[in-house]
Amino acid sequence: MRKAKIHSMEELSATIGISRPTLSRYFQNPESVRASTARKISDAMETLDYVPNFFATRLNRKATGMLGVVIPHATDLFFASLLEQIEIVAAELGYTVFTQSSHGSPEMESRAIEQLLSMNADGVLVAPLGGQSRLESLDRLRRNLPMVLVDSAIPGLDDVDFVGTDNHQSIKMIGEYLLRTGHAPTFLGMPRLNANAAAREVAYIELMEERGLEPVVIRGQSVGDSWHFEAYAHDVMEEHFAQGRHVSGALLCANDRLAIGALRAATRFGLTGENGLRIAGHDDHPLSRFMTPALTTVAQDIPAIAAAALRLVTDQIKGDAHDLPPRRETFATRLIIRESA
Amino acid sequence: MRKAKIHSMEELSATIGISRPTLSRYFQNPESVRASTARKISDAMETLDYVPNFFATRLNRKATGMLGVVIPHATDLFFASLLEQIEIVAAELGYTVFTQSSHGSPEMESRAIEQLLSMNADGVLVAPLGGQSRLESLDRLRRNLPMVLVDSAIPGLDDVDFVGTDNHQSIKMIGEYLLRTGHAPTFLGMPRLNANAAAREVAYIELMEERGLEPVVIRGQSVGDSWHFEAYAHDVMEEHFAQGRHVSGALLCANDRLAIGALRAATRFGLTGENGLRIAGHDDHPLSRFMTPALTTVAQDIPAIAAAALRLVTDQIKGDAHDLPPRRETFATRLIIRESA
DNA sequence: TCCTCCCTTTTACGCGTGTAAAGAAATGAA
DNA sequence: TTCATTTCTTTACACGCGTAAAAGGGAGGA
Repeated sequence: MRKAKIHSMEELSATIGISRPTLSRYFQNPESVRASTARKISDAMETLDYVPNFFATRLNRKATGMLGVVIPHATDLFFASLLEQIEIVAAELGYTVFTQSSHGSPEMESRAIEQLLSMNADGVLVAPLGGQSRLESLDRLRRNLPMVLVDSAIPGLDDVDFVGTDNHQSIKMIGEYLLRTGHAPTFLGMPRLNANAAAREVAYIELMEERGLEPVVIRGQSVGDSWHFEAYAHDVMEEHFAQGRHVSGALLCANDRLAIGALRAATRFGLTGENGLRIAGHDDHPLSRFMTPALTTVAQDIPAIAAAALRLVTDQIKGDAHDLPPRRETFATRLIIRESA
Repeated sequence: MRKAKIHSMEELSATIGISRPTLSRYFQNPESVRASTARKISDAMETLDYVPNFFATRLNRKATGMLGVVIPHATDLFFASLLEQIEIVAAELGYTVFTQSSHGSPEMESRAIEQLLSMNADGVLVAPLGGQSRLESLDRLRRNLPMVLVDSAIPGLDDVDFVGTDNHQSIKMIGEYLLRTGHAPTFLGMPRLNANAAAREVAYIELMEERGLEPVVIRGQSVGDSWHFEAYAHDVMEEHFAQGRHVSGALLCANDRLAIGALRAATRFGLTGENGLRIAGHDDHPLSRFMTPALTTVAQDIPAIAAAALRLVTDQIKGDAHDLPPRRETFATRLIIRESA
């Protein structure tokens, strides 16, 4: 049962009596050799323990078959879900994806970008940290590899393809829903401002002004560069609630993780009952439907975003034309009415 | 501002007038060349756009400096948190980590393992799917690379280092807490049986029998190989509650994601008030404290697990002795009493 | 000024595989 | 059996860099 270990294709060639170039072709595509030969090889492989060296195979190819993905945080289920979709589509296209998480740190993000550059990935999908991202790193990446920004655009880096959600549409949709059902929402923004944070806040303000209403934006102390959205929202809202502010009407949160934190605070203050404070989120976090009350929110079209992102990179890869005008694809969200608002 | 692009070290050598071997040494360790030379190189690099090719650098080295990590699901916050810790520690040790998610599928898990084998990673950390994992794949990996199983052991693959949580301790601790505070818990198990699922159930049964109590285990219809624990638990419990079963006393869930689903079902049936059904989980999921009621649970020591896993692989890597007896490190959990039980 | 020591350059080979070109062998049909 | 065609083998070079050995150069001390 213990198979003999073979370390190189050369060695394999010697032991099974088939020339190395033929083996090379076989491993790239078994059908590129005669059926009888392919059989002979695969039979021999049953007895032997050999895998072509990944590095060596990519070294002398025009394309490495690798796709880099950078996300800000692996522990945010939105990005984890996005990554999952990307990996699935990429696998179908035959790409090996190399994922790097920035862990919320600009240094790590830059390191990740260096990694992908040095690996000569065929293309890169970047969900950037946002405002804290180092522009030079991203710009360098853009100049050297096919690249697509996902989820959040970067002000100042405009000539890059972008795929994300139409924040204007989504905020307007849920905002109008809240208005329609009786309340002008207050807005709870994200602690750190990436492009989405800004865009959603702007969309909210525009909606309110359009209706001749006074926009009210809650912005708490940004505790360091914390990605602990739930805790942030909880603490911010707890302070407000304790002072009797924002205890009724509707609260529109920039994302579900904030909403979950806010919901918790509201519940503790007994604010979420019938005719109580209404809370809405954004993103349709996987756990939102399990909250009490279940969270009303808007769902981003993650599969569509992932598919589009891959379509755009592969276009760049095939076209090899870096001088195309930058494309921008945004997707509409779906309103999900549950109990919280 | 647009830097000239250099494609190889050879080319770099020609343009800045420093020999390639010296450059090679510089990039591996800038202090291995004379200070004046290092300065000369780094000055030149300011103007040029060059990164050593990752594949080429690893090709002719004894160690690749890569660590492979396989997790069952990137969208499970427990594994995402574990991965985060692993990446942080690995980065400190100078390893480049290559993460692959199995997406809950044995085929993907095997593919991931093939990838890591072909990349000749220095070592691999595997959080296996569990019962569905292909033993041949894992066994092949074990024979060829330093490897450590994390989180869940694999029956039939005993001669491998393992790092995880002491399920016996954790279940006993939270079970005794429930008993001490007045209720003999019913147990809600995971739908798919990996080693943890089995171990926790066994621990529960042992605890109950120890006390002379009748163990009651709820096991629902395993809907395919669903990793949607919350939905599974919700549906299973909803059916029970609708029939008036398990509506009081205490429910001990095999993990927090199940508990979240159960909690939701219980709340909808109005079971979670004062003197109502008590629900406890396992793992201290990041959102557990934000549930209503906040979830009582036990916290796994994720940083300790990550650190231990890396210690064990690096030991194997350094020692290069595959014939050490397998080591097994389990960590105790911490009881976290909140509102739900 | 000369010599020693240290760092650098030169030269060369190796890592494991891709790939091209030319000749040899095997296949299939007539 | 013969020929045309496909497929394989042989040979060679390439990818980008690690690394060893020998020779060259510069700085510092006497």
